[in-house]
Amino acid sequence: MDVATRLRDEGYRMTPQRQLVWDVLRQADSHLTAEEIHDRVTERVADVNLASIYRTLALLDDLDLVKEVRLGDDRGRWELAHPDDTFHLVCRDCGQVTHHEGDLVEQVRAHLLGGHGFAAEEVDLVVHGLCERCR
Amino acid sequence: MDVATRLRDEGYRMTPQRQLVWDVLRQADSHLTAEEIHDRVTERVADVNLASIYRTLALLDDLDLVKEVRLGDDRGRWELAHPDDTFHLVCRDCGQVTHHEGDLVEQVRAHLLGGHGFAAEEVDLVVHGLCERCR
DNA sequence: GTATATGCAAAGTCTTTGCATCGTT
DNA sequence: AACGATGCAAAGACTTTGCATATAC
Repeated sequence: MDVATRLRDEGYRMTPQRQLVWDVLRQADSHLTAEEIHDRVTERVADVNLASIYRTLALLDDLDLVKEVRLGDDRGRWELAHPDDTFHLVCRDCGQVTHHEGDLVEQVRAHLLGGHGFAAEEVDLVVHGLCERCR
Repeated sequence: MDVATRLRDEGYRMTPQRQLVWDVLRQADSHLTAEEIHDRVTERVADVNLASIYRTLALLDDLDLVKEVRLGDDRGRWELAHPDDTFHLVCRDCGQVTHHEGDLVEQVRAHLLGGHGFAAEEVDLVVHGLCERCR
């Protein structure tokens, strides 16, 4: 189901602004701040208000279509929602942010539940270091 | 070595304000925001300026005596620096924040290096969920 | 046509900074 | 006495909100 349909199903409207934010995020090579999204949207069409970008992101977040991540620079960054979305490797050299693939999150959950009785719900792992290429 | 000595060794001065911030953090039961530290300091003596709290925290951070953590509520929280300081379990029921004990961070490092060639430097793991008592 | 979304500007929250004064060394 | 630290108020960065206007349905 596409976003337009999803929005309408939930009682919201599809607008050019929302479509643009969504398109930018889908084509993004990295995790973008609201302002970066704003810049990219504005490159394509006449200015869209920053407040509308924030409102759109909040809405898409509510619908679990996008997710905000904090990678340590204290600004919100946004990406499409997906299963591994809370697990980020940030290279301090090239700046690239990769999503972790694999079962590490499951390992962490099992470890915490078994060893500490802690029932993990949201696991947010951000690792800064050097990626394979930059080492 | 105590903080006063450490400060002076690095060319800084010990002041009542700095001592108070340090004392509050040592006695803290949880991870405090700058404002919470300010409140606790102010309970003990006449008002200390919030800006001085921030400046003191920045200084102690530089000296690796305290550390800022982001636990998801988007405000900086502060704790004494210690080996496991980047690994936090936050209970969504009682709000308690516990530090993880054990070798999980090492496991994560090994996993990332072995499977992905990623050399982890700083590992920040924040897990929200239910602690043993609240389950 | 009606209710929702946008633009604009103002306000809000947390944090930092400039500058005169105060206090530690 | 000298230089670093504090208090105060103002500014900064990022994000949210109120309200009139525009627009999707």
